[in-house]
Amino acid sequence: MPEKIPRTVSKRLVSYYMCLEKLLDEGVEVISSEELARRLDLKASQIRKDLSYFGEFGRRGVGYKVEFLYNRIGEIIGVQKEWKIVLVGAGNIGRAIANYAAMRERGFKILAAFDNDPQKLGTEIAPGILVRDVRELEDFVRENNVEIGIVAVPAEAAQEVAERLEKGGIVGILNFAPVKLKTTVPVENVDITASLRVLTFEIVRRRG
Amino acid sequence: MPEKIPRTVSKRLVSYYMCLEKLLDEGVEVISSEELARRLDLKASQIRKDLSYFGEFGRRGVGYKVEFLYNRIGEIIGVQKEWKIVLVGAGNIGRAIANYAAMRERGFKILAAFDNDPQKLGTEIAPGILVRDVRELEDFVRENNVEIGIVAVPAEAAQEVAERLEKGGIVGILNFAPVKLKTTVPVENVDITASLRVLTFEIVRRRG
DNA sequence: TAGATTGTTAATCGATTAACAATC
DNA sequence: TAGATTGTTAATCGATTAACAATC
Repeated sequence: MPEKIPRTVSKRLVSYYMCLEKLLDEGVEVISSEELARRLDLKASQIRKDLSYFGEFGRRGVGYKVEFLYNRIGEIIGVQKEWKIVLVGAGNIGRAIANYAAMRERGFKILAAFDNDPQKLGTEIAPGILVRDVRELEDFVRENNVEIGIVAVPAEAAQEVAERLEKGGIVGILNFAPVKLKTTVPVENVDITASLRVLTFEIVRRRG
Repeated sequence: MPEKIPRTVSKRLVSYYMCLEKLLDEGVEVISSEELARRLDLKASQIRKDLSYFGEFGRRGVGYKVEFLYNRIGEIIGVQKEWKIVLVGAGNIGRAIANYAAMRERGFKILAAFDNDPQKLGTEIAPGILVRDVRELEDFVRENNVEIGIVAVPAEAAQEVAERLEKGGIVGILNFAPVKLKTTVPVENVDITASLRVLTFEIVRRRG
């Protein structure tokens, strides 16, 4: 794998993977970069360039075998294994994530949820997902070799949670709190309010 | 306002706005591009360049008055007014969004929720937010001058919902379904599974 | 073989950054 | 005035796209 892959390429690679998943589902067996580009609203040459970072996956004059490309990209982006996850924050967003079936189906397994609200401790936030005391977080992560932490706590608490996760040995964080976390591990941010603001900005701009 | 603003600039402008909100809260009155850059992990010259698309907001030798800049950026990105919203999909994600206080506090007002599950019709998904029949969606949007639709339905249903919203006269969509919507209005996507995949890709890459 | 489509190079385009004159 | 920091230009960097030889 090449040293540096532009973040834009990472994101597109994931979108290729998801599109191929759909194509596989539709029973499509072979696809050209042109057709894939049409589906994803990209340029065919961009797809071919992106893929060329990682190898040669197609056949000239023919295209790409959907299943083959799907599996290769899956290997590249690290899809093969089950990822062990803890969820921190058993509020509305936490509950929604815990009950999100699509995640489990794709190998993202939430082992436990954590919160500091005594009322919630011991309850099930989703089938099979118990709410534990956030004070146990670090130990739980370490003992269970948890890899990913999902941060769904209020902004004020997020940095501290991230630090506990890191101490426990987590290797990546998905962050729903509207703060920039300072960590050594990679963080992906999902910020609904920010997305809404980007949307409304686009709306007012189009209005002129 | 300039014709074309790169999407990267839009997103940063929103992040400036949110950072200034925090600074205002902290009681900071004046800030330099250097200090702002430090907080947002950017280059100071990038912030100054971004702002220069829209005007001159600072004072040489001094910096930016936080409140003034906050208000100016607010005007630019369209923060002043209340945005009328409908939520389509009263499942886990829909419920989480409906109960997300931070949205209401920032002028994003959800007028109603829509679903096709007869069991849910007439119930309150959140205080004051009633679940209506999705068949009423188009009329409701038109009659109430709803501006934004939040799509929180399964992937298969998302495109049809988007079309109904457009017919009703919506001007922007926030989409949680993992599909690329074909619309004439702007769409912002929030895709949790995709974010997780980008994260795990980054993790496997760092592992070497 | 003729037609199609890849993989890759080189050209283009756009975004970031450094540098500095303007000026508070 | 001296020091600080903006606004803006020009240089750099990186990403996208077109073009085409390779080849199925």
